[in-house]
Amino acid sequence: MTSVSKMYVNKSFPSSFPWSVKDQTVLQICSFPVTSVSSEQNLVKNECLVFAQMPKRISVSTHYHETGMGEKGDLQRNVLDSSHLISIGLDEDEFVGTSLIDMYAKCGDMDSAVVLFNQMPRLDVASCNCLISGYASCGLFDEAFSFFMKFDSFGNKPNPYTYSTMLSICGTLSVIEEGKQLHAQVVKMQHLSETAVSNVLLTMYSKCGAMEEAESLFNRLPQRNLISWTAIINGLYKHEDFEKAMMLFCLMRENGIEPNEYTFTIALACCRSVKNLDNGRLLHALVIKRGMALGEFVGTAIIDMYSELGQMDDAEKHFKGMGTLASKVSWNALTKGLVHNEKAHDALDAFSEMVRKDTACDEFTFSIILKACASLPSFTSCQQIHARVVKANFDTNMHVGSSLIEAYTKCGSVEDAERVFSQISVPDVISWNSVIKAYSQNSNPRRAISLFRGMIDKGFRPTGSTFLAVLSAYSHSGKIQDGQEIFQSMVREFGILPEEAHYSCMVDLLGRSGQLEKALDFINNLPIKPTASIWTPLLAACRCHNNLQMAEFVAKHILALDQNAATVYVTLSNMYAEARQLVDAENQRKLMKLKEVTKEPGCSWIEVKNKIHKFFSLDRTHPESAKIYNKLNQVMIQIKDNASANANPLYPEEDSCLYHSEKLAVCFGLISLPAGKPVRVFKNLRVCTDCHMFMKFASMITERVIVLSDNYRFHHFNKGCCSCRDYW
DNA sequence: CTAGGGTTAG
Repeated sequence: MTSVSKMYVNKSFPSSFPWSVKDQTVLQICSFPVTSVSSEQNLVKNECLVFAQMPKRISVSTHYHETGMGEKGDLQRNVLDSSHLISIGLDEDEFVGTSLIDMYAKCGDMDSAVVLFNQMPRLDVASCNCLISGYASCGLFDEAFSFFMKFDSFGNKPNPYTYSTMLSICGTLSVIEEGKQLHAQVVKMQHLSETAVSNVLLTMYSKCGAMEEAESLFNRLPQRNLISWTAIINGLYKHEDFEKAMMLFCLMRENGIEPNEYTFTIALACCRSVKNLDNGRLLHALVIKRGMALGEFVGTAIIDMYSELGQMDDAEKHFKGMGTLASKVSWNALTKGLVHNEKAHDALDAFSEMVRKDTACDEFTFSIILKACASLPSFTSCQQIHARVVKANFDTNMHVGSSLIEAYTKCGSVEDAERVFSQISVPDVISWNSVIKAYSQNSNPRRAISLFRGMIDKGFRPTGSTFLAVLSAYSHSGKIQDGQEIFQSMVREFGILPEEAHYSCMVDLLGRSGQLEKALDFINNLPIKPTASIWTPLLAACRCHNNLQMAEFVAKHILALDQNAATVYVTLSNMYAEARQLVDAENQRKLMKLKEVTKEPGCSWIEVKNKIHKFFSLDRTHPESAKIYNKLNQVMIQIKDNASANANPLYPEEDSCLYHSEKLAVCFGLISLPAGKPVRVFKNLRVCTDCHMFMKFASMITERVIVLSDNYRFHHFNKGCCSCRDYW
């Protein structure tokens, strides 16, 4: 019960509580005069009543009133004092007693509920049902089952209410065998005509993944109401059968059943999932007409629908329209939309606004906002949010934990990532994947592999993503044999079907180590048609190992699949230039212009300078952006002045700055890496000793952590392998 | 007095 006390003090509700009370209502209830609070015990009991549902409160008080023990104006005060109820013997009233049992059960105090239950002079079905549903809402499912088994011993037969609760438990636990047995009993007892029972049967089957059963039951039902339709539509939605769900939604309306908020919420989610903006707008219009558009659930579903379909303006407009009706879920949906639509800074702003407005943050909030930190990436924001996470006791949550790991990984801080991992109370596969990826992407493939072993030892079943991280680790550590073995075992031992990304990882593994022919063989023998992203690592390998002939061959394949593959033109042009085939090199450049291929960002002197400027003026999270900008500017000028030795053989005049701006672009990549875009500069990065030193220097003056991305070859600091030779 | 359907995350 102390938890209820705490809850009361903090005025916030744990989401696990089985009913929802709006904050205003709570405040309203809490403001009732509580005069008889003397002992801790009373306080706790009073809280129980405060937190009980309104209707029940009224019904208890009504009984109280009807016995003539209180004046109408005094009702609230009386009802707040349950010990008083007991002292006047009302707890022996069958109905009041049952209400009290139910109240304690719903408050999570099963001990008190059981005590009261045992004190009841006469036990009817309802009291038993209250106890069962109490067990269910407290997650004590075994207790609920064993109580159900000895139902007879209390002289009662299970009624439709009992079956509803039991079936609901089966759905939650996803135990279909027990569910089917109960179904049989329900049929035998002729309770199927109770729509509440048949509805929970529908839900049970769909939660157990048995959609055929659910659908055929639905078709056979003698009576269907709105809830039956909603249950089946939701089942289809949850099983990603969106088209059918929408079809039933329409059918329902044709059958003259008017959807309510629940149904509209699911329908909107369906439109989002099938990316049908027209239907989404149609539904939006329908809910406006019915005055439901600003409701908590429907409103949030609308925000989510628009933001998922890239209509952030509509989403934000709707969010503003919701005003104070926006719940934390609405905030989360909006923030998620901003992050997904590459507006990470706006997302951070929204988050600050949310905090400023005192909206409670939950684990979803943190998960989402950490994604924004990761996409910038901004180490300072990361740390700030992390502090809030710890303060709000979410650092043990696996979702938040994994998000933190991802964010720290993007900021290059593996140490922080692993520290976060050790804090997660119950890590799951995805948490493991994240921490393995952290090491595999940040230059410690050995640690990644040992973590992978640890994960298997602990009995976790690796997923496709796990193998992606592990394969990449093997590729970077040059362990071809091990990599090939793990790829085999992924298929044979773990039965995971390799996807495109796995194949390109394998090509990278072989090609990177110089086994170009083997890599080509591998591609030619794939069970699927090779895609551009499977060919591309081979091109990078050709560049690295100076095989112009194969590069030309690979380039053809890539261009046939993706005409706009800028990397093909750039790589070929550079390779030709080095082979002193200047005409060919120039042709590649012309081709690129002709096809209007968008050049990769971060290339020329001006571009880099502008980008750095833009980044630092945007990154409001960095306390010393101006100072750093100036320092960087000085370095750039210095380099420009000293850089005549390494001219581009193709364009000796534009040369030195281009050459060194490439280095700066590299640095810039690790200084800022704005969402999605200049990461390319950084991808396929091969770093020579010079550049490595430069990167260290840049990271020092900017006081930022070095981010080593995907293809960073930390152990190959030979000049010949470096990206700084690519003159874009 | 007791039962049935909804939105957001790694």
